This record gives sequence, C-alpha cells and structure tokens, in this order.
Amino acid sequence: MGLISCKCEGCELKSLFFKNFDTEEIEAVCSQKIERDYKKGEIILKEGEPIEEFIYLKNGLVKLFKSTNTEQDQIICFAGPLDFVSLLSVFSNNNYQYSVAAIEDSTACSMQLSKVNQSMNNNGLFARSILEKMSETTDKILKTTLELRQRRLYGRVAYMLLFFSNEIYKSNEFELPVSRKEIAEFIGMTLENVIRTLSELRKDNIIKIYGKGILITDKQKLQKLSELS
Amino acid sequence: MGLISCKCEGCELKSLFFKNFDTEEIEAVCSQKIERDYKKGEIILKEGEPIEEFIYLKNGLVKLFKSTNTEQDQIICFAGPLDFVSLLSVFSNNNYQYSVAAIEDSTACSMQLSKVNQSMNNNGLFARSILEKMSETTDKILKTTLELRQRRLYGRVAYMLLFFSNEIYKSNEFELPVSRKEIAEFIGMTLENVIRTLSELRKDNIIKIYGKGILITDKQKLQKLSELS
DNA sequence: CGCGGCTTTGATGTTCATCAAGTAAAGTGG
DNA sequence: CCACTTTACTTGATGAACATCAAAGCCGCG
Repeated sequence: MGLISCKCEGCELKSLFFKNFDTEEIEAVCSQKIERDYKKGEIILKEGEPIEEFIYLKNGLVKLFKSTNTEQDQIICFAGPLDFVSLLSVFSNNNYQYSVAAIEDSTACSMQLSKVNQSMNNNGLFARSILEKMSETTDKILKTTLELRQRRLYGRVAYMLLFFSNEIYKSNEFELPVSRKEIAEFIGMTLENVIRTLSELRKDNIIKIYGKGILITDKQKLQKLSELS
Repeated sequence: MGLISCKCEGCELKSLFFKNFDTEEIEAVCSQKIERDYKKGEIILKEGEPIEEFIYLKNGLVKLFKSTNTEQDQIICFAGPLDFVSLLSVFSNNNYQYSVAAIEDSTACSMQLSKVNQSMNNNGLFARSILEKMSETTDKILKTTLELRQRRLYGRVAYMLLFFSNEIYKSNEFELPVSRKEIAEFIGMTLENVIRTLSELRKDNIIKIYGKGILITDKQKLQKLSELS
C-alpha cells in the first residue's frame, strides 16, 4: 500500500469537484489530501468503522458490499473512477454502513471529513456539488437494484454482463474483475446457478468464456435475454 | 384536493428543517410554501414529470414506486410525516424518476425548487441539513431493500408486517394501508403467494386477519420467521 | 341486483437453491 | 521446481420455493 501526498496541480478531479472553490479554499482542503494505492482484493473501508475520511476513487474499480450473517455478502454496486465511494453513509451516520474493497488495483484520495464539513458550511455551492453527486450515486444504485429485481436468473446474468461491457469496459471483450461468487452476490442468486447460466450462454454461442475473460459474440441476443427474462 | 397557504407559525417542520435559517430567510422561503391535501390513492408526483417543486409530507402516508413494462409496479418504500418525498431525484435529474402516491389521506407542503436552490447556495448549513436528510432517506431505503433481498417469501411477509407494526403504527394491531397486490409489489413476490403466506400465518396463530386489519398475536414467532427465512 | 375490483384457494409446472462430487487453477512450503 | 493444499470453478441430480393458471367467493357501489 503506497502512501504519497497528492499533487493537486495535476489532479483532474479538481475541476470536477472543486469547481465552486476559489484557489485559497482549494489549497485549504487539498493540502490535507492523501493519495493511496490499493491492490486488488484489499479492503478500503470496513463496515462499522467510524467515518473520519471522505474518500473518492481516482482510478481502478471497487465494490460496495455488506456482510450478512451467512457466508454470502451482498454486493450493492461497483464504482469506478471519480465515484465517491464513501458518499453513501457519510452524512447520516457516524459509522460506515457498508464495506468497500478494491476489485482491481486502485488509487483513492481521501481528506479529513471535518475539513470537508467545514468547507460545506461556508460554501453552499460546494455543498450543492456534493449533494448532486450523491443524488446521482444513489439514483444509479437504486435503478440497478430495481432493474435486477425485475429479472430472473438469465436476465440478471445478461444484465450483469452488459453492465460490465457497456458501463465499465466499453468493449465486448473484457476480463471479469469479480469471481463467480461475487457475481452471485451482486445479482442475488447462487454461485452454481450463475455458473450454469454462463455455461448455457456459451453453449448458445452468445458469449465465449476464457476463465475470467468474456467475449460477447451476440450482443443482440444478450440484450434480448436481459430485457425479457 | 384542498389548497391553502401554509401558516408557518404553527408548522412543526420549521424547527426540524430550518434550524439553520434566521427569521428573514425562513420568511423568504415559507412565504412561498403551499400546503395541499391528498386523498388516499391520489397521485402526488408522477414519474417523468419535470421537477419544479420540493415536497415534504406533513402527515399521512405515501408510497414511492416505479412502473415497469408489466402490470406490476415496483414499490420502493413508504414514507411518513416529515419525510421529504421528492428528495430522491431532485438534485440529479430534471425529471422525477419515481412516482409518489398517497396511501392514506395526506397533507404535503411544497415550495418552488428554485427558491430552495437559491437558499442552499447562500447557506451552507441549510444545504447540509438537506444533505443529511437525504443521506438518511437513501440509507433507509437501501437497508430495507437489502434486508428484503436476503429473505424469501415467509421472511419477507413477516418483515413487511413488522415494518408496519414497528415503524409506522407502533402497535400490534393496525389496518394495512395497502392492498395485497401492493404488498407483493413491495416485497417482490406475487400477489397469490402473499395471500397464501398471510393465510398460513393466520392458520399458525401468529396473526389474525380482518380484511385489511391485522392483529399480531405472536410477535416473537413473527420475529423469528423474519430473521430465519 | 349485477358488475368490477379485490381477495382467496387449489393445481400445476417452472425456476431456483441445495447437496454432492469432481476438475481446474492458484497459492504455499520444502 | 514440484508436491501439496487450498480456493475457484463446473456439472448433475434432487427437492423446495415460487410463479402461473384457473376458478370461485367476497364486498362495495352504482
């Protein structure tokens, strides 16, 4: 786990996030920023821990999840660059309600929550930016959840494949960043049935499978499966 | 549908929501407030419509839901007094992503979104209040969704009954404010199976049913069913 | 009264979880 | 580097959970 102080001059996030700040304010917040690298599999935030930082993802891919009393976790969503991974419970709880783990090598920036709070109180526009970002995030999560709920096994697996293809990798060929078990935890089905469904899709010449590698050969059919079932 | 201008002096919401405002600011916003009554069944907001107002519930009970391409809607959550029913998509979309309907006679206050926005820009503390409220709301929704997803038929029905008993009516005896079909739309099962399960719970002397009236006679067993299944 | 919406129950088949057993892949220690 | 262990993946068989179809009862309302 590397640990270097972030050079704000080159940070592409500044313009997105701090568009409502003047230089002085940016300095005040950014001087406290810490950039950190996480390897695939590493835990970034743990459910139950006190919230002291405000974290966003600079690059990589993470999963938000919640552990249950069974062995099976529940994966809430995946988040990519420029997503604010600690956004969900930051402002209504003192402790994280969800865990976050890197599913690809990732870099995250964090700043003290107290500083962010202070800036928000002084600057309504800044608070509003966060509000918008948060609204977006939760809207997306809720949408995905409801979409998945409408479908069954086949439709859910198809939806998941299309999600990674369209939203994350923007290609018909990609490496699944998650295990079969994690897919199951995301779509709310069992490991075995996820595998079975992938195999069936392969037999029907809709996808090709090379371990974690996926090649979507018939996107139209996959799309239809995702809509119908 | 009644329509009177809201008298802010008696409004219990003021202290909750506007705690960060001085009197002048409160006046500025409240002078624009409109109070409106909705009868059970009436639509308050419709998915797809432009967002122009900021609405919160003064009393009553509403459901948030999303229509699908089937006949079955998806109910996202129920909201009671002091909940900000338009909070979900207000800040990230120009149009409502969900519909809201009264499931009991309700009163809602609304103000122009543009005024609220203006106040937020000028007052970080106010923006922060909204942020907290919103974070709370989405956290609750997500929690419920994930809890339901963990359970199956029996557990979901039990969870739903306990929700109305504990969260909404705070009594073991209450009238279900929703139809059997709406229960199904909330817990993501079919109408028939909801009815069957309720009947089984009745046969097992866990609840009594008088049409929409429910009396929970064995809360412990219901609790256990909700946890296990 | 009769109609339409809501509710109930039963029968049937589909979808899915679970159990079991085996293979492949990946990490571990000598 | 190889034997060993562990973890991830795969397939089949079985029964449970659930959706769907069908039919009928109830209840309020015009």
